[in-house]
Amino acid sequence: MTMTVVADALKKRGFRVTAPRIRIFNVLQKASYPMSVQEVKMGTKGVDTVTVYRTLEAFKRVGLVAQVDLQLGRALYELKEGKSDHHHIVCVSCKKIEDFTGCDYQPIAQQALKQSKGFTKIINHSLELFGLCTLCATK
Amino acid sequence: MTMTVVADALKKRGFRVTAPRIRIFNVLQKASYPMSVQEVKMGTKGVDTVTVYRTLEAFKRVGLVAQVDLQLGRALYELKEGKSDHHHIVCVSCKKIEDFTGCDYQPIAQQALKQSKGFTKIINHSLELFGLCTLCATK
DNA sequence: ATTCTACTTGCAAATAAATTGCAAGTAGAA
DNA sequence: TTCTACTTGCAATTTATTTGCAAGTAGAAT
Repeated sequence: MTMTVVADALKKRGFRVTAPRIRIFNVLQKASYPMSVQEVKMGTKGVDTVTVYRTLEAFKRVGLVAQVDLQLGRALYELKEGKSDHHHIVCVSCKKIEDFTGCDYQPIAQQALKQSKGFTKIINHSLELFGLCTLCATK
Repeated sequence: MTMTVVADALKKRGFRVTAPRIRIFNVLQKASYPMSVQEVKMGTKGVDTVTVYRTLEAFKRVGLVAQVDLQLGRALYELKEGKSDHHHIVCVSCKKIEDFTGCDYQPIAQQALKQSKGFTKIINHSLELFGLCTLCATK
């Protein structure tokens, strides 16, 4: 994902392109795993925590970022790469996180909409697996 | 799900069957949607908030309850009915929640395990859809 | 039924997460 | 360069969740 894409995505939705937002974007870009607000703040140093919250929320609305809930007591965030959407497996014991791909969610969404009385549009989805990593399983 | 199932599930794991736990179970049993800790507390009145937290955690460990994250800033909990597992569609605007069934997650889990280097066992999964309800979509 | 011990509970207090108000700063259109 | 609406940082709140501990109790053992 290029810087221009970010700037355009923001502007298109009426958001401004600012230094803190660019810095936060860069931190997310480097991450190999979804980050917490605190982690993002650490990575940017100088940007206030509140700004991180607000920026991640803005990125989320704009569709640049996905919120990930892994039952860790806090929300995590990661860039939505244009490519195939991936999801996570989390070890319920040591909290190790791994990615996996291959969620064909379109048919599920279609089926859900067909069943639904009150919804007509799906914007996004979350899918997470919880398990025991090989290490923790042997204990 | 019967009371006996609850008692057995708890005992089997070394948990005791107590009045607060039974009351909390009953509240969850009546609910038609996943409940927050506060809502459960409201429904039981007399049971301390901390006890609700600890009990829900225990139920979760025992496999009686599922934690549901709908990006609402707090965790929700609902009984895992023995029957087909269901998931939720949430309106990102008004937070309306609806259920849907038909998540065939086994093949996904299998595929994830096949890809994985560090995991060999999946315990459970979460799948939530986020969209706009018909009402909010027209605004 | 009584005893005993480990598991539970409630209360208070501490952490941590997320939100809100507001004055000062600034992106970007004019 | 100007001007205005969007942003930011700071302080203060609110809300969620966790921890410590003494008193209470389920359930196994007697």
